[in-house]
Amino acid sequence: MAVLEYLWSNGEFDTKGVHAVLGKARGISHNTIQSTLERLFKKKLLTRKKVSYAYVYQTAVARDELMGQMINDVVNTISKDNTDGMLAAFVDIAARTDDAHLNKLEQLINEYRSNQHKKS
Amino acid sequence: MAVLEYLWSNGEFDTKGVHAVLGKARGISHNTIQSTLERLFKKKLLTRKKVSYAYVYQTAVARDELMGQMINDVVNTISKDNTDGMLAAFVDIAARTDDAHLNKLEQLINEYRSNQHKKS
DNA sequence: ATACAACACCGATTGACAGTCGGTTTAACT
DNA sequence: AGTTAAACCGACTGTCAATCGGTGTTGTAT
Repeated sequence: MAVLEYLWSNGEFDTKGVHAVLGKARGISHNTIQSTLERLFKKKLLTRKKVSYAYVYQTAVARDELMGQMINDVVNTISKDNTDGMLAAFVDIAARTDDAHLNKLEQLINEYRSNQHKKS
Repeated sequence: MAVLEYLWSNGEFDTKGVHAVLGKARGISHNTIQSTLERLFKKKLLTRKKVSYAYVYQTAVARDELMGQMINDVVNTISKDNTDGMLAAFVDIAARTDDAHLNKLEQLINEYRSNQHKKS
């Protein structure tokens, strides 16, 4: 998460660049950062390109996109084929933090519809 | 998940009762079911009471509640205080399976508001 | 009172996976 | 050709779910 966070906020970096900030901050070896980057790459969460002979990494999914995937996973493991419950839970969760969120949610629904309209 | 699913759908049961259905179905020992129940209990996902000298287990959180917790965890680990992204993900997920879900979602929002109104 | 059956409880093992690192190979620059 | 920076591979630890066996405990029937 720290690595992703960093790349989301600061754009693309190579191992050395990430290590210089995150690694040193927590006293971690260069290799550790490197294998973390590689594993995130294997998971398709990062993209990379060779620049000279070092890889430069970049996020492959936006923060919100990843959040969407993860929420989707949760929904699938816990209430697959119970979409009504899922929707109800969404409303609950939205309302729990702040009732104004319901308005926001409604607004997003409408925005989504408009975009669909434009697309077709 | 199978255990939780079963208890959510069928109410309270003791180890034997759960094993009779889930355990036998997948050829699993009584002990396996028992330690699963116990672990879920330790995680506060189940409640239990002694009936005669066996425990009878019961879900401690509703399905939707658990989903809420888990989604909340996701949101917190990935971008605490970015509820907007969360709401957007909700809309995406709802719409992904079936566009009619957006209507349903809107309807649920309104129902929720009515209930709030009655409560106060 | 004792033996048996049903149960809880306590490890133990396996398989994943994240975090961490060291060692080895590869490739560039001087 | 040698030095250095990087990738790559394998390994270890800690955690956690899934699974099981063994042992102790407690009603109950004899």
